[in-house]
Amino acid sequence: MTTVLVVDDEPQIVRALRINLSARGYDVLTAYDGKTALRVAVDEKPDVVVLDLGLPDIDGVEVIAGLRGWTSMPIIVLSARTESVLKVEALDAGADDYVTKPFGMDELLARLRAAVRRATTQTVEDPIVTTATFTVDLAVKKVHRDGAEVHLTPTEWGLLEILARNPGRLVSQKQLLQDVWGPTHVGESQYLRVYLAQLRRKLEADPSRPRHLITEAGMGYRLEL
Amino acid sequence: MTTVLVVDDEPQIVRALRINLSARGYDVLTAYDGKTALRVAVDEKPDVVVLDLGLPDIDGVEVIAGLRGWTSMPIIVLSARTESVLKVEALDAGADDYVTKPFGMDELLARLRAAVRRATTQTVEDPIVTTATFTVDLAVKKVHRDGAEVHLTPTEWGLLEILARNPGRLVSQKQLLQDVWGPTHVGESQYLRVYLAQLRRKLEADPSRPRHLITEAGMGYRLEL
DNA sequence: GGCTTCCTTTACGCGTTCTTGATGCCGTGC
DNA sequence: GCACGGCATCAAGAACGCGTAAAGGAAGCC
Repeated sequence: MTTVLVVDDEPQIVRALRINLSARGYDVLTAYDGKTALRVAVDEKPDVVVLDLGLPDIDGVEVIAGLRGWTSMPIIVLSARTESVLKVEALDAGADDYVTKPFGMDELLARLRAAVRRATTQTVEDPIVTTATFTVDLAVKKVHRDGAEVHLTPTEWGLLEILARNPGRLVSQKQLLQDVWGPTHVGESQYLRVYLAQLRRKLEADPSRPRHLITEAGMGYRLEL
Repeated sequence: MTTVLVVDDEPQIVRALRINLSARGYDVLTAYDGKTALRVAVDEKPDVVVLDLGLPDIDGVEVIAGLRGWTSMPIIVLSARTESVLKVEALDAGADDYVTKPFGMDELLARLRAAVRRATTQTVEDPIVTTATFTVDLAVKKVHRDGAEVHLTPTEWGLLEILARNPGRLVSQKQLLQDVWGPTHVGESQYLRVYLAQLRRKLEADPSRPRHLITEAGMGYRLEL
C-alpha cells in the first residue's frame, strides 16, 4: 500500500485530501507544520509527500531541503497562484511537481500517481550517460574520454553528476550550488564558473567552444548529449 | 454531459444562453445573483461557470474568490465594455477568460469549449507546448522553431514560460509583471511591450501580425496555439 | 616537515542583457 | 475631427553575467 504524507495548515484541505486519498486506497499521514512533517517523514517513511508551501513555522522550501537531505521520495508542492517565485525555488530545492491552489482533486491524484510511478521505475534507469566526447558512469562514479579515465576532483564530480542526472535539461545555478556546496552558498555563482571551466578543460574537445557543457546565461547550465 | 452554470441578473441574457446551450447538449443551471450562484456551484458542481460581473448583491470578483477557495473549475466572465478595471481584477482573482458584452453567441461557445477542453486535459500535463510555428519544452527549457533551437534571454523565457503554462488562456499584465519582475514592478507595462516585441521577433513568422503571442488591449496577453 | 592536491577568492576584459526614453500608430471616446 | 490612452518599435547607455588566469590557503599524504 502507498503511504502519503499530507502537510498543510488548513484543516479543510487536509480533511478533503484525507477523504479522497483514503477512498482510493492510500494510507494517509498528516502534519500541520514543518517540524511535525519532518519528524513524521523520518519515523514513517511515506512513499510520497504532498506539501503546502505556506506553513506556520518553517518555510516550505526548507522543509523540502530537510527531506532532500536524506531521501529522494517524491514531493508534490501545493502553492497559491501568486507565489510563483516560490514555486521555482521549491522545484530547485528538489520538489518533483507542483499544483496551484485551488486545485482539482483529479489533477492532484493524477500527479500523485505519476510521481509514485516515476519513483518506482527510476531504479531501472541506465546509469551511464554518453556524449560524443565522453561518458559518465553514475554507478561507479567514473568518467572516460577516448577510452582513458579522466580524474575528477570531488567538487568537479559533484557538479557533473547533477548535470548528468538531468541530461539535456537546464539545471538552475541555484540547484547546482545548493546540491554541491549546500544551502549557505547559494549566490556564489563564481564557483560555478571556475569549476565549469575546469570540467570543460578536462572533457571538451575545444574548451573555449563547449559542445556539451553549455552555459545558459542568467539561468544555469545544461549537459547537451 | 457538460453542466454550465450561468450567472447573470438580466433575464433575457440568461434566456438566450439557456436556449443556445441546451440546443448544443449542455446542461444549464442558472442564478440571478452571487449568493445563489455560490450555493448552486457547491450543490451541483458544474463543469464551467459563465459569470456576469455586474450582479445585484455581491461584487463579481468576490464570487470568483468564493469559487476559487475550493475549486479550479473554469470561470468565463461576462462584462460590459466600460468595466475594464473590473475585468482585470477578475482575471487576477482567477477567472479563465472573458467576453465583452454585447457578445456573439459563437464567440462565447468557442471560449466555453476551449475552457472545458483545457480543464479536462490539464491532468495529462504535456510538458511540451506546440503551436503552428514553434514549440516550447517546459521540462528542458528550450524553444524550437523550424527545427532549430531559438536562444532566449532569462526574461524572455520567464515571460514565455508563464504564457505556455496557460495555453490559450488570457494572462493579465499584473500576473506577468509580478511573476517575472516581482511585486515591486507591477505597473511597468512598458517592460511587457518591449519583451513581447522581442519574443515575436524571435518566434512569430510575421512579427507585426502575431498569430500566437496575442495582445488583449488593456487586459494582458495570451498564447494562442 | 614538506609535498601535492584541491578549494576559495580576487581581478579584469568582454559580450550580452536589461532598462529607459523617444517616436509613431491605432482604436475609442468626446 | 481631435485628444487621449494603450501599444509597437527602435536605439543607446548602464548593468550584469561569463570566462579566464592566477594567487593564497587548507587538508591530506608520505
